[in-house]
Amino acid sequence: MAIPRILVVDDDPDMRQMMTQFLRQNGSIALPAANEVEVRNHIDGGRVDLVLLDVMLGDENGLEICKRLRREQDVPIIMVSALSADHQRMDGYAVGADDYIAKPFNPELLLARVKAVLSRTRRSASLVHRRNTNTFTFAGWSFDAKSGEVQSPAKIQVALSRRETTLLQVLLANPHIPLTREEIAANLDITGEAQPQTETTGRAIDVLVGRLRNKIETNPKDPQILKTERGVGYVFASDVDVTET
Amino acid sequence: MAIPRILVVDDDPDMRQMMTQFLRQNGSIALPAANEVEVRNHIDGGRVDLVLLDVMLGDENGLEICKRLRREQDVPIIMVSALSADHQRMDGYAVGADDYIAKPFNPELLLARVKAVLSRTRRSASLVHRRNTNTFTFAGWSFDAKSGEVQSPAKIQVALSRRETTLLQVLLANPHIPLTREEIAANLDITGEAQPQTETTGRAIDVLVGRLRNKIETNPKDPQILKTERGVGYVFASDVDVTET
DNA sequence: TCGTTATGTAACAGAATGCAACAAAATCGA
DNA sequence: TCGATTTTGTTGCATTCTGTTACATAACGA
Repeated sequence: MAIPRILVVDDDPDMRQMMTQFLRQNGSIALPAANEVEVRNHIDGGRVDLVLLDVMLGDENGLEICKRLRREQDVPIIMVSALSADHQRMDGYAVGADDYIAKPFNPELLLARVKAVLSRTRRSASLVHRRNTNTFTFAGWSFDAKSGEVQSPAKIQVALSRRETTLLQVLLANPHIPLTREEIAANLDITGEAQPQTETTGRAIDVLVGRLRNKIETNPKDPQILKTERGVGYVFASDVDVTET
Repeated sequence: MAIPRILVVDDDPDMRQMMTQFLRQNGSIALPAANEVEVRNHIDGGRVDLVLLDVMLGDENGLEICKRLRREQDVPIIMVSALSADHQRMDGYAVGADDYIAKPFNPELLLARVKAVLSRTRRSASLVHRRNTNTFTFAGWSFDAKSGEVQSPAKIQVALSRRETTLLQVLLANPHIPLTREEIAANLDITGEAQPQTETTGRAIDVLVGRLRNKIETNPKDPQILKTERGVGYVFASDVDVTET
């Protein structure tokens, strides 16, 4: 891959300076930005392979920016924060960040995370115009992210409800890795604003998973695509490929 | 992908212990090895997704081992060393290592590197030949590590529970050699949560072994595949072949 | 042979999960 | 707007999974 272009978003000039310099010394093109406007200018203006986004941006909220970016663009994001508390970390993942790193951090660690995220997303990153590619295919099924419709291997259209559609999107965004019910729940609420941490209330996720299974599993009683990871949660496509076209 | 199987090669027992434990807590199957012979036994005996190889191995030379492994196998290797000097790092890459990490290292960093290398090679593995096919065969039985299903010599499908599947994976990873209950238990807890060191409390392993025997032994009362080593533990396939296709 | 220890295993208990039925909420249509 | 329809969360129960315990056997040493 070409030299990665990394957008460094932090309102503290010193920190910005330090990070951009370090990244440049390690073979990246670092683009500094102090606020959301500068972020947009860079992203709209040219290729950006990764965003390092500070959670605290003065009056703006990094999490919000992250959420918006995620909704509109498909650029990898690593959240950076002085707060290492777990709930912050969870918040980061909830809004769609690819990774999370706490300040102060070891430069080596930062580099490792950056490399990891870049190598993970390189495939999709290389598909430059992936903005329009909203059809996912897995195990003979296809899912049109725009219309929210699913086509079975037998080419039969299946309609998903809104909730089911969202769940499928979340799963497609995280194939192969087990997701806890909490993670799923957090990611399900992509509509409204920051939701008050979906509690461990009921069994909504379980039931929702069951409903989705009834529509996208050939044999819902013996799930092959959306499997249960007992004591953990659910895994999507643990042993089938997911492609995006 | 299935749970990654990581071979930890270090001649210092403490370091080995520390690393294997840490990796297990983070969702891997960790296989300890102290020297080249043990490395070969593991690699020849079963699937290994990644090798963490110490550069200094007492009288042996990690770099040499790395070079040989590279020539013969196609397994990803991360070199580990107390020497962080650049020329060492370069040497590591020169002999074909996929990455290099200096001791003492931050556990987080280790994990990041491991994940990065795994995710990097996972893709190519799927592109290239399916070298990591996950079907094991022994004594007429076959086990699909992905679906976790077992087929009897009479071609009858047998479903294993999660725990049984994991046990079988652990056994398949260490055929022919006796495993103590503690070793089995340690490798069984790959849930990802930090488990309070499985005590010698109950007889969970015994019961689990019994259950697995009921499913994969023609005559569970007279085990031929999963034998008891009185006073020690259990041996898998002590006198049958295990092949991987 | 006898007593001790290790192992096999049935029975039990607690937890996790699947799911049908119900109820509340949202959406739709006229 | 109002009732009908669809969607979505909750609840209770059945099922499955898994560790513990208790007791029966088997193996071992003296």
